[in-house]
Amino acid sequence: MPASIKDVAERAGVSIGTVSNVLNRPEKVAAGTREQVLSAIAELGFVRNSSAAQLRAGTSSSLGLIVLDMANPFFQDVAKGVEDVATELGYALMLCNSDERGDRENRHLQVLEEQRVRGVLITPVSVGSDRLDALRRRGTPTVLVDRHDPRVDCCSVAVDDVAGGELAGAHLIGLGHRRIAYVTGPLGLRQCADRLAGLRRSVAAAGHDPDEVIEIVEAPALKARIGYEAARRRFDDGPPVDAAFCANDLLALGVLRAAISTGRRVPDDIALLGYDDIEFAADAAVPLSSIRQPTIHIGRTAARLLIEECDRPAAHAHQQVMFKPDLVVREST
Amino acid sequence: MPASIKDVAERAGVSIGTVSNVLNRPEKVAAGTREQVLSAIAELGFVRNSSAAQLRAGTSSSLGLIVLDMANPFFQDVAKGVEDVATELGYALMLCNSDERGDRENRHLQVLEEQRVRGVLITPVSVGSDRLDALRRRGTPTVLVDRHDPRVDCCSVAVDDVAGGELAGAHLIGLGHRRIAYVTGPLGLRQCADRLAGLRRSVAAAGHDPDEVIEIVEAPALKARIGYEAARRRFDDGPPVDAAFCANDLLALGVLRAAISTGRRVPDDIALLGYDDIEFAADAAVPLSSIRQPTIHIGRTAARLLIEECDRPAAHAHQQVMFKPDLVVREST
DNA sequence: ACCTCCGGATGAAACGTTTCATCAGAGTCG
DNA sequence: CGACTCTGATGAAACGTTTCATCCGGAGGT
Repeated sequence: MPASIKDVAERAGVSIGTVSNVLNRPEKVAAGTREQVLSAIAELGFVRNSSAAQLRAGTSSSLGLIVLDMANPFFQDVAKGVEDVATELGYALMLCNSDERGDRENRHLQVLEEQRVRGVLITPVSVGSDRLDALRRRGTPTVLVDRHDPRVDCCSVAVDDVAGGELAGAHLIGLGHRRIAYVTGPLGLRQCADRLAGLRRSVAAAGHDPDEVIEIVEAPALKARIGYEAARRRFDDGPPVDAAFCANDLLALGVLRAAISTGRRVPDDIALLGYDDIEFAADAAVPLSSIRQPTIHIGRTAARLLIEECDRPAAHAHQQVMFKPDLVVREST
Repeated sequence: MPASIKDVAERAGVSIGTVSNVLNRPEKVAAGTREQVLSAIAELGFVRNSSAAQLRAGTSSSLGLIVLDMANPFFQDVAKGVEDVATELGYALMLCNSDERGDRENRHLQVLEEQRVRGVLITPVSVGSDRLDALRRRGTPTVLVDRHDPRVDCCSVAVDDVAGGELAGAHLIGLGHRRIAYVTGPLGLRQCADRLAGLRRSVAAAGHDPDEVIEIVEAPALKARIGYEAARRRFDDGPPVDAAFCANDLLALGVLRAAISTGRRVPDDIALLGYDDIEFAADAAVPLSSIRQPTIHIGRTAARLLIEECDRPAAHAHQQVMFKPDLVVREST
């Protein structure tokens, strides 16, 4: 139904090859002819059918990005970074959300593969997915985001969570805190465990016994509500702590709410340190100190690595990039 | 390079037509043959090339969704609703983010059109975009999300902002507040203006003079930081107000921060009412009362309307659906 | 024994591009 | 004036599917 290149050719009185040239290498065609073709295109409202183009070309110029959770500010920023670089370098981006569910991840990989995307950026629900391996084996470049593949056969871009924990510990110890609660999600999550490891390391490095100083408060999820509830419970019984380091900002905001609603002053009665530096951290009731991850930068780097591998696979060597986080000090510490 | 349907056919010792049948109408092919073909597919790691399929079919089975801002929880929920319905009904979804920029919107529309998507859901940067009209004229069904087209020639799904303002006004007046600040973004935005109109209407309906009761505090954007700054300025000079109705939750959270940091108690010294009921509203330092929009429902409805129009264009009549928001009372009022 | 019917497999056409070898015509040069 | 070159246009092949008319062989009916 829609106008095809052939219609345009007829209308302009040229061959379809010429129309194709106008579309793809305008400089190769004489100015007069070009004008005619362009106006025919405009009159017919012609839009190139990219299915046909891709079919012929054998590959598309789009990338797929599969994230765990679009509601998570971390991934929003990563996506923004990827998008920037992709459009800048002439690639389209297909954004997919797996919602941490393996079945949805697989379905997305399936359609991306059917579309013959040029490459895939993904934070896999679990490292070592069959479908993902198969994709890579079939020759589609892949970059892991915020994850590492122990078998170094693809690029990955992540942030050093141990270093983040160290940063946090050094900051709190430096401020004189000696009773620190580590409010975390499930320690089964690598991020949570790594941040704890970093915290312990820096406490030890300062000459204190981590087991004395650190108290672990493990909550079932990384959400504000959960942080609030855990903190309320902890405030009710148990000896006081003078600082809390939270595995992410949402937990920290929950703890902040608990502190305010029980009449504690932040940071005088209890210092509060978050992780991620989400946009809202700066605008919390008490602006939150936090560990910032270079999120947009992660996205940009991942996209650049992927496109490099797509454009010149021969010259490409896989890299495992690891960024260092920063400490952002605000009023809560 | 990747295996094609022809390779599968050879391997299984059948014709390509049969392979296609196995893929698309498995019940039409004898069990034995089907098994052979399936195992050939598995052995070769064959993945159908959807470009070729689409080219032949003339149309794809995917929908496009273009939102203004993926960081906005409103659109995240809408997207979730759309995604649910789309996958449920066998459509793939291409998620695009215009970031409120017309050029990006146009580029996204361009690629969606080149991909021959079956239909488009969009919150346009501005109603009446040329490219969008052209798309519709060329026969691609379109549904407006959170917008209305005065020239009723497509479906739209929106929420009644005037009703939301009324709800807010009735609530605050009912609680006895007579000095209400309306903290808003630019009144040029329809949403902000509508909510004000509703507020005025309900104040008037309660027998009070809107100009007496309502004080407009217009801020340049709908962000927490901006809300904080506007509230601090307003607190410093000017007569006290006993309630603030904010055009969205982010502004309200900013006002909350200003209240807390100046020692005001919420809701005793000042009641606070937000709009949108974002997830974080319930977990703010003082859990925020808010006007809730049925966001997932909006997405689901919009997707259903679009797919209905795609599947049976003849039987389809355009509808302008308008949802009513709800009041959610928490501790801030 | 013949005809019909039917489940099931086949082969070719068509979808809209891109690419590439070829061709026509206009200069250029010896 | 004929042999070349250069610019720009042409036509056909190819990409991987889906679809549809056709074909084959065996079962059922007469």
